[in-house]
Amino acid sequence: MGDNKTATLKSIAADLGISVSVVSRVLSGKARQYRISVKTEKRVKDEADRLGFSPNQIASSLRTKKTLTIGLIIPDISNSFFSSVARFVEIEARKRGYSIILCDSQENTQMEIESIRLLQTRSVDGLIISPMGQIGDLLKGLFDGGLPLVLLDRYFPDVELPYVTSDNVQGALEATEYLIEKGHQRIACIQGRPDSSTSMDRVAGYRAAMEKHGVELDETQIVGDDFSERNGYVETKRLLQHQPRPTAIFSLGNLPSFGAIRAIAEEGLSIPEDISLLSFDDHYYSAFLAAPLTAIAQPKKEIGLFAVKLLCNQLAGNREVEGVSLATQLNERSSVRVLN
Amino acid sequence: MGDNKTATLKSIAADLGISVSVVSRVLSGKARQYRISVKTEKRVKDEADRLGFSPNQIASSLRTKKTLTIGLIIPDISNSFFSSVARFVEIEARKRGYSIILCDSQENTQMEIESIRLLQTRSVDGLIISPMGQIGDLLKGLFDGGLPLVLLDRYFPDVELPYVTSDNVQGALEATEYLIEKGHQRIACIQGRPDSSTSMDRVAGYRAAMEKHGVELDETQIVGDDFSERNGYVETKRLLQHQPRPTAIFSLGNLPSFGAIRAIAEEGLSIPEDISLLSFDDHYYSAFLAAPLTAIAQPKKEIGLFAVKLLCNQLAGNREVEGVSLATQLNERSSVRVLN
DNA sequence: TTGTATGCGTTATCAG
DNA sequence: CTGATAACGCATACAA
Repeated sequence: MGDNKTATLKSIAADLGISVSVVSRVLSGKARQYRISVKTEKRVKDEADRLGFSPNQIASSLRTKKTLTIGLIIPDISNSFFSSVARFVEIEARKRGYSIILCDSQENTQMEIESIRLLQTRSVDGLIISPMGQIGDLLKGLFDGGLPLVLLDRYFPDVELPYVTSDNVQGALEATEYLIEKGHQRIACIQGRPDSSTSMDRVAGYRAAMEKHGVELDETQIVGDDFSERNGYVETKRLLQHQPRPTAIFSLGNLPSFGAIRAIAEEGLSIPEDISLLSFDDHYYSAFLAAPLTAIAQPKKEIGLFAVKLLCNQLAGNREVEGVSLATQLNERSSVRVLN
Repeated sequence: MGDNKTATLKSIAADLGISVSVVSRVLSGKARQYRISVKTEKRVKDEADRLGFSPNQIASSLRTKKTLTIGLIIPDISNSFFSSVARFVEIEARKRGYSIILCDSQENTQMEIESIRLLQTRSVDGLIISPMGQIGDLLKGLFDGGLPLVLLDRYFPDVELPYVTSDNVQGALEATEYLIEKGHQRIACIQGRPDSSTSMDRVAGYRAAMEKHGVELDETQIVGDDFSERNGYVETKRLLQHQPRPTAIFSLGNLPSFGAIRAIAEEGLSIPEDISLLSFDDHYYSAFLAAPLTAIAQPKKEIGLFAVKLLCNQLAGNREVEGVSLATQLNERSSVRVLN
């Protein structure tokens, strides 16, 4: 109902016996600017309404070279951290007139690169990407070539590109200090991909806290290589087999934390009686777990909003490279035991 | 590096001193069809590679009226059910050559309608939508107007439109039967939006099981009106205040289940000792909760894949309306107590 | 205040 | 086997 053959500027112009340019001007809100007569303006608008006219964004894009579209590349959209961030990215982007083309890179560098190509083919105006692989140079090339871009969650220490992340160093430092204050000394750390800034910075925070408080750091207690549940499980199993056991585990991602919980349960141990656990990245449901999980919460909403904001700055012509780290928050629950 | 001015068919044609048509044919894989000489074909391809040519999808879309784009409208992408489904939608769509434009309708009918308009403006080839509001007629109009469409998770009983959901009736029936088998008779049911097929069908399954087993159904035990955590919380509180209490609660969504857990804990009661809980919609972390949650798992992956499949059927010209309900699975854990 | 003409990059028709 | 040429729907420089 409404559009039989889909109205176009041309068809409206024909109906009204006027030129396309006038119709175009009115319907793209430039009536004032071109001093179109109020009467014509009204005629055009009425006719457009009557036909349920909706401008063809494709045609407009071809002409203006702007698609009002942002590419969003995420390693795993079903991961609650990313889906929350993505939500706010979408909401904020739409508020600013942009649509999101979503690509799930499936934690796979190849897919990631293909996604970038795909989005280029689709002429996105800008790109927000949470990179998995070592594609800093590729991205830098695109950025320098004029593609507005912002990294999400991860960045490349040796490549200057706009990014927005949690303050991973500070967050991990606070987490570790918290454990130390509770009397823990043998604190194991299950890291994620060692080549990701996310993991590196969190480990750095962990190290900094240990050093700051003069706690001896046993390098064999920094384990793992991946943000998966499996990694958390395997490494926790291993940690539990060596005596003396750590009294606390600091797990650097929500998935590894689950792996740790599973492993600890399987060994017949309890949190926090037998071993304490603290997780980087908090969840809605952390509070409901068998051992309500003390965790570092990331500012997902702010991360999403900021990513869009930084991108829009670039879209507006501002080419200065800006990186942002947003403050985390320690949510204390009861997975950490107070020693002595 | 690579593309200075971005190569086009025209520029390649000029470089090679041949016509755009030939270049177009070669680069869109129609060399054979048009019997282009192998030599020219090679020249064109080499030049395209050299310039890092990538076809302008926008221009192509304008000409062909196909954008190779699917609109995906979701009430809340940060909800784990939807983010999982969305993931598989994206993966499957991409496999078939389509990109996803994501809209989060924020559980808001107005936003939902705006999203539809927006996606039309963007000329998506088809639409996958999990509708919140009563927009069956609107969607039916679009569908009849030729827009390929599939409903996700919810459908409209009185409007014939393709859809894919879990088998909510059967799933709820099994869940309720499970509770009955465990000796429960006073089983409360916390529903979602009463105007959603999702909630209605689950309630229908609940009723069917009660009737089938001759268990008296107290209508005051069917409560709630929303899939939110808050609703689960409020209604559980209320349920717990009236004596005799239900011995079990069947919560029809993952968020209400959390609300129920919170309310039960607040009342100083335990699951399943004091009251049993069974949730429709399962989670990765259900197993780790204080009371590992017995739940009906939905086939998220299959739902996503099927939605894309149904849409692509339509895209391929098949206009028959097909609805699909996919089997759920009861994951038994330990939130349901065996009575006597 | 309005109209004309051109082009964005492709595809497709029609003619060699 | 190849090449003109028109058209998709819109935006805009230039005229009037």
